[in-house]
This record gives sequence, C-alpha cells and structure tokens, in this order.
Amino acid sequence: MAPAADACDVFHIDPVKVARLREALIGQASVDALAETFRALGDPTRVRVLDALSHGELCVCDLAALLDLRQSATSHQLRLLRTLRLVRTRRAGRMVFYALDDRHIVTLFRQGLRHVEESEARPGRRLA
Amino acid sequence: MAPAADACDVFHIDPVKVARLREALIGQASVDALAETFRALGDPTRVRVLDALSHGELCVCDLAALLDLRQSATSHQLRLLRTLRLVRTRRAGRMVFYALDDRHIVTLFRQGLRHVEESEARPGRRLA
DNA sequence: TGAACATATGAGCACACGTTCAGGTGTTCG
DNA sequence: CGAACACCTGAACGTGTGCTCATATGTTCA
Repeated sequence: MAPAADACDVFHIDPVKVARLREALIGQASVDALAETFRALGDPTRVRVLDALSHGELCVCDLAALLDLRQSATSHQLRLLRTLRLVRTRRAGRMVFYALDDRHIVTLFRQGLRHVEESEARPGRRLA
Repeated sequence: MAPAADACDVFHIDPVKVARLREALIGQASVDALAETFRALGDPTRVRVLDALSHGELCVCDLAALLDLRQSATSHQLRLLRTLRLVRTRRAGRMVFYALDDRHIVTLFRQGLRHVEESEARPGRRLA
C-alpha cells in the first residue's frame, strides 16, 4: 500500500500541520466500515428498497411488485442488505417479511434525503 | 422499465396498503440524487479524502502524499467530488487547494462515522 | 407424498468503477 | 522563451456490481 511515486514525496505548505493531520485521520477499519455502509445506500435500487421498507415490513414478492423488479433481483439485493444487518427477516409460512433493522441507517437515509431535496431547489449541476 | 415477469404480479398481503405505498414512495429524481450522493461516500479513498479535508483545505500534492496516493488518482477522485459539488477549489499560483463545500455532507459523514464506531463495539459480523 | 407456491442461490454477462501510465494544460521564474 | 513545477485528462486494464435466467431450497396443502 505505498505507491508514493508520481506524486511529490514532500509536503509543500505546512509540513508540521500535515504531519499532525496524519495522526488525526480516521483509522483504516473505520474508513472501510464507513465506505461499506455508504456504498449500501449508493444504489438506486437499494435506496428504493429501503424507502419502501421505511414504511413498514414487506414480503419479497410484494416488494418486487411494488418496485417493478424481478423476484430474483429483489432477493439478491435483500441478501446484501441483510448481510450488512440493515434489514431483518421474519418468516411467516412460505413468505419472508423484510423490515429495517438499523435505526441509524434510517436517520442517515432521511438526512440524505433532506439534503438532496434542498439541493434540488438550488442551481447545482447534475451529472451526465 | 417494466420487467414484471418472474415475480408474482399481484400483491399478496394487503393490496390496499401497498397501493397506497406506491404513492408514498420517493420520486425517481430524488432516488437517483440520493444514491449518487451516497455513492460518492461509498469508496474508501473518497472517505479518506473527505476526512482529510474536514480538517482544512489542502493542495493536491499534500493530499496525495498524506493519503499515499498517486497524484493522478487523487486528481481523478477530486474531480468526481467537485462535479458533485462536495468540494471546492481555490487557485494559488501553480497550486490548487481543495476544501469541503457542503456542510450537509460533513454532517452525513460524521453521523455515519458515529454509526460505524458504535457498531464496531457490537457483535455485528463483517463481510468477506 | 406430490403439486403449487415463495424465496434463495449460482452462473454468466454487460457495464461501471478505481487505478495507472502517458501526456497535456497552465503557472512561475530564470 | 524555455525549463521546472503543480495539476488535469484520456486511454487502458483489472475488478466489482447488478441484472437475468435457470434451478435449488423450503413451506403449505390436498
């Protein structure tokens, strides 16, 4: 994990300040966990899944129909969310109900939503 | 945008409730904007970039050295973050300083951090 | 038990992503 | 001007991601 070529190998502006910065940076474990968490929310399909589930539990089939997704695709995404402990399952006969399992994620989700809704009103340029 | 095969095409549990849910769901524009925002935070390198910049502005070269990244990779990531208006640039001679440009993102970032730091103490299983 | 149903899983494919290399743009200074 | 420097950008490459199809697992009910 040390390319260190190509880029200049000395600090330019304030070496002392930057050296101190090194100490203040988040540890690799937290970085990875943080990225993993946000990545889970970084896909339109999963955003819609979580949005739907934020109104209450749903079985896979209803969720798929609601979001206009194949049952298979829905199941795959739910597995990912379940592995990350963002959703929880409840079996009822042949059906499996999924519900949100992480209060913090809901908070993050809502906060992100507020953010994009505010941004929509502003000039901000969209991608592609 | 209508696969609708493979999955059952009727609602099973509470058709009325689910039909109402359709109305309550977030619009596609917000879904995409939300996913785009979270995706920007969903990469370890960008998490580290934002973390570093959260302590103050930095030039590309110092940032690259600090994070042990090639200047090119750093620049590519910064462009992405700039396109999303998460960071802002300030030119000073040959150097370009980058700084955070979105208070909300910092809030999201910190909140996500608190979340993963809490989770680290708990049993939660990690991926692969 | 066996048919019907709800969900889970594996393989395969098309596409997106992050990095690197090589070279381009813009600025400073002799 | 031209060399040196800081940064940007495009192409290429390996890898990851999300979907679909086909099929397996697990449950209910006749």
